[in-house]
Order: sequence, then C-alpha cells, then structure tokens
Amino acid sequence: MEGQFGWGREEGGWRKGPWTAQEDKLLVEYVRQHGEGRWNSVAKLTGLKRSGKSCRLRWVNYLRPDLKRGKITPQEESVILELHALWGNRWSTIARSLPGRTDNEIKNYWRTHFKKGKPSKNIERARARFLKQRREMQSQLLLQQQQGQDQHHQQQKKQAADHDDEAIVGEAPSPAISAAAAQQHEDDDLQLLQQDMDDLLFQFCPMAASCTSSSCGLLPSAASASEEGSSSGDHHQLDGGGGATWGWGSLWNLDDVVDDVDGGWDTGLFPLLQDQGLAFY
DNA sequence: AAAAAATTCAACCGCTTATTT
DNA sequence: AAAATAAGCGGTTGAATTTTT
Repeated sequence: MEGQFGWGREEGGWRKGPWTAQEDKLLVEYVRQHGEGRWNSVAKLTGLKRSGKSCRLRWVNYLRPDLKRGKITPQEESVILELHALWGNRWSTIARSLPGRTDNEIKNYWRTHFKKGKPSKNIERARARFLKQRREMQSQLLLQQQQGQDQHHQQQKKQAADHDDEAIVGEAPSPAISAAAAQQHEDDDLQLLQQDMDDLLFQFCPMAASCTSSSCGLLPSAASASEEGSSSGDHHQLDGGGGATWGWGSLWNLDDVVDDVDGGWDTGLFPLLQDQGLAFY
C-alpha cells in the first residue's frame, strides 16, 4: 500500500504525496529526539526524502500527539461558526480556541459545511445539528450550575452587556456572509442559525456575545479582508502541552494562548482580540 | 447493483512574516 | 542592515470515500 505512482513520487529530490507509515515513524522519531522545528534538517538527519515544509505540515496536522482525532463535535462546530463570524477566515486564530484541532481541519470543516453556494440541505443539517446540540448544551449548563461552580464573573458581565439583540448578523458580516447577495434564502437560514448561535453563546459566555454585538466595535470584517497584515504581535508558538480534553471550557481555557500577558486577564474570553491589538477596558 | 454525484480531508502551493546568519 | 532561511498562513487540489440516483 505504498505505491501511489504519479502522485507520491519524487520531484526535485523530494517525495510528495501521501505519507507512508515508515515516513511517519522517521518523523516522529526525529521529533522525539530533536523536538519540533528545524524541519529542514529532518531530511539530513533521518534520510527522509521530504522537504522541511512537508515535514512540518505532516507533524502539525497529523502526527502531533496532542491532536484530537475524530469528528468535530457539535460543541466545536458552534464555536467554529461563532468565531468565524467574528474573525472570518483566520483559521489559525480560530484553531487556537479549539485545542487539538488544526487550522486545516477547521478550514476544511467550515468550507464543507458552511461555505456559501452549498445546497441548502447543508444548512438544514447544520440547523438540525445545532438544535440538538443546543439541547445538550442546556442540560450541561444546568449541570454545571448545579455543581455550583461559582461564576460570579459571568453574572457581572451579563449585566454589563444587557443588550445583545443585534447580534453578529446585523453588522458583522464575515466576508463570506456579506458576499452573499445571490443566495438570499440560504443567507436567511444562515442568519437564523447564527442568531441561535449567538443566543446560545450568550448563555454561556455573555462577554463574548456582548463584544460581538456592539460596543467593542472590534469586529474585523474590514480587517479580515486580509488586507494589511496588521498583526505583528501575533506570535503563536505551537502550544506545547495541549488540552487533551475540551469540554466546555474551551473558550475560557486560554493557557495555551496567553503567555505574554501578565497572568490574570479575567475577561479571558477571547484572547485573540489581543493578538489583533484590540484592547478593551 | 452500479453509475454518478457529492463530500471529505490530507497535502500541496504561493505568499507573508519571523528569525537567523 | 541586508540577505537568506525557516516558519506560518490561507487557498486550492484531487484521490478516496460516501451518498444519492
């Protein structure tokens, strides 16, 4: 099962195409011994005929042990939708809120499930998934509250952000969404879906909802058009130890993202806003 | 049952940004 | 300070798989 020819042969000395188990083994062993990085020396040291770029990709997207395999959960899906509405196609940024998921994975997922031009069937499916998921979430919420995790933070924020009515949908068209025009129906569906999403998000994380909705005015639609890198403070290491489990904390679980901000950033919800140099408070 | 269409996803490419020499 | 090298990002591709007709 290794003889894919025409695809998977060498070109300019480098092998391309699907990785074989042996190749994976070599790469894994290399990383075990030398750590991540220095990808170009993989070939030199192991004899693997892969470019550094290819090695890095393979490791980051597939071999990394902290990757979470398996299907995207409904919870993750809702986060993806929500964050995409916030940031557009900044896949790696979105991925940072989904431990164990890669930007590639998220990109693929979003494209196949929510990209415009898909038959509305998909929207319907998404809606169905969402509704189901909402039920689950609600019961989880209940459970959490019963377990008496004191989240006085949330209470406070909730008050602060009491109007959330015009959610993302209204004014924060992600590039994709704003491009619509042609497909009103699906748009409507999507918007409904996103409204639901926003409601939902608000339940769990009022801060986020309030930010998306109004005041902060940090919705990136313009910025996300990619023009103007803007970034720079965007240093992101591959987070080392990863959250193996995701649970509900994902949005709150920032330790892999915040590392140059002095400790307590109790608003905590969207670390990435910082990356973009957006400050609030 | 089988052919066609649709979906998925790993891996590629080119470009940008960061780091090293 | 500049050039070279490495890392990172997002878009795209296409073989394999799944679903639909």
